[in-house]
Amino acid sequence: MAGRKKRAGHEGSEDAESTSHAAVQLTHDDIMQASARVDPELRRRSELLWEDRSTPTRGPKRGVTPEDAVQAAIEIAQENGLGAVTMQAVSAKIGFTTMAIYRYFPNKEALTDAIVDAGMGSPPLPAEPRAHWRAEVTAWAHAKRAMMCARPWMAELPFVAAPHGPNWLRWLEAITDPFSKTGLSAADIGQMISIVEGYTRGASDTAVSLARARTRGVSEAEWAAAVGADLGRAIGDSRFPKFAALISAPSDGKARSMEESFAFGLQCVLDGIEMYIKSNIHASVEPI
Amino acid sequence: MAGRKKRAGHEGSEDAESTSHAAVQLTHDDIMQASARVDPELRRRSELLWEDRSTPTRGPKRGVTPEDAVQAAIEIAQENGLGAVTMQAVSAKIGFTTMAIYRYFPNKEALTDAIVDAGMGSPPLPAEPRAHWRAEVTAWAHAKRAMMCARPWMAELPFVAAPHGPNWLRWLEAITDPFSKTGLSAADIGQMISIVEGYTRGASDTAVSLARARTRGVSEAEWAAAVGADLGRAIGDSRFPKFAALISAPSDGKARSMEESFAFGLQCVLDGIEMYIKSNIHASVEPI
DNA sequence: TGTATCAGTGTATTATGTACACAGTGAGAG
DNA sequence: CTCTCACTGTGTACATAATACACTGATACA
Repeated sequence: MAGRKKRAGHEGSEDAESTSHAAVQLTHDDIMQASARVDPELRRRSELLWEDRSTPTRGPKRGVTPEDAVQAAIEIAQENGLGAVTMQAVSAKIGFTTMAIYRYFPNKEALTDAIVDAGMGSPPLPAEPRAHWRAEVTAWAHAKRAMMCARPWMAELPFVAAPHGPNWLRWLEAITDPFSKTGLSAADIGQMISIVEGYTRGASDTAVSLARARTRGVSEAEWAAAVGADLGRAIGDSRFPKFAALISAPSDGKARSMEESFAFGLQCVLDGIEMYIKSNIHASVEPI
Repeated sequence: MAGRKKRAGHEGSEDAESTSHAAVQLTHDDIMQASARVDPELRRRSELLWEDRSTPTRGPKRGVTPEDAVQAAIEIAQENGLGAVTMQAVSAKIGFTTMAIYRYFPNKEALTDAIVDAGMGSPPLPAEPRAHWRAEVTAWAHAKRAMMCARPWMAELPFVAAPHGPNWLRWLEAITDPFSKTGLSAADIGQMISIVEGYTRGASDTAVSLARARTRGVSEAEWAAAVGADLGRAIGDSRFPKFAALISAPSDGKARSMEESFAFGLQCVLDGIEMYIKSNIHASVEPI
């Protein structure tokens, strides 16, 4: 925004260009101002995430870059889970004493936000030439699932914990793109995105549980049988007859792998979306 | 563990009836044994959650019940968020000094597991006479969303954090029931449940963000405009053209409320599921 | 009636986030 | 060319929170 030369500075003194709008088409500033009213804390975290992290000219050179610190934190999370990511551990990993990390991130929350966005990486580039929206969305969902599975510590964070950083927006851009070819309205596209995201996140978390179990040496079949360990309590309990039957049912010959399950569920979800798109095709809502 | 007479008792000394099985149909013990191999820690937490919490006969009477403690913790979470639920705060709320809470729960994790299950409550009873599966699943999803929205602190926990307690199983039973009328295989039903759950959870979390903002005095329209505060950064950034267009698009006259959005998205999801059910109807998979 | 068992208390320890002041560094101002 | 001050990493200190442990007192049952 206005005077962001280096290190941020987002409020005040930039109303000039935004107040001239008729307020139907929202501008960046409209939204940023609304968001400050909505949740100032989230906004501050967002700012930190988008700040220019380039080193100032004065003073001693930094021993490492902020990206190094983020990388160190991610490695710790990768090896020992999110719980092992302490300020001391990260500082130690980059070769400093505890407090040094605060020269890179003002608090732990900022560091966590940063590793989430960095860990997410960029979505894979869509194939050229562009495929049907459905193929692209399918590819996106599989890519996101793969990303989440490769970073199991992400599942340890609450769903809505982090603000959206550049990488997260890249992922959003990547799924908005195919949907914007469908002729749906903006509101509808937003809805479809949240459906696909929700499904993908849920399925990824399940897969992460499996992966966690895997590292302790059980087969996928065993895990599938245990259905998340504690669900088995339903069996023999008269309060849960249907669910007990569900998890104790003999698997038919065509049992699916986790990957196949994901693909299958995604098909269902996209079938529903496609059905809406087709029914909507003559609805004359202006596409974005 | 073996001789746990009151306080639960799910493992040893009951192999007699289970080992006689041909191991195709899974028994409770099969699954509990598998689950111990899969994730001993989760199993221990699950045990704590299912333990009989009745007071032992010897010694002084307890000042409060474990349920009182759980209730106190839930009230704290309700008022000040999950972060305010500390062992000291809960102990103080029930009128004890810090350490007393450990007479009720061995550690904080156990307390958290307990408030999650207790906070979930029982799902509403299905209407009699039983409706079409789709109507029941729709009712279930709305009920679950309402429950999550009424307990915003639940969204502060990771998706897969807690083991499944009695109430959670009640919810699962309640959604398994309608699906088991569809003629789908057990594996398919499990898939459909996770689709509906994932969608509901995701949508609920979004709604919770809104509710949180609401308490700070912004209108739904404002929040909708801000789309989660930081997303607005996409606008004006050439890397995110489609997404920027999406969130800055003028809302057509028929803007949906959050509630309507949820219902609409659910329709899409259920359309996809229904399509599969119909295509599957002659597939001769034995229903459970 | 004695005693093992259990409830709540008080104190101490540990882990972790973070405030603050200090010493050294080096680019730019004079 | 040197002085200055923004900035870096360090060391110390403190607050919060989980939780171990030992103690006092209560009470059902042998």
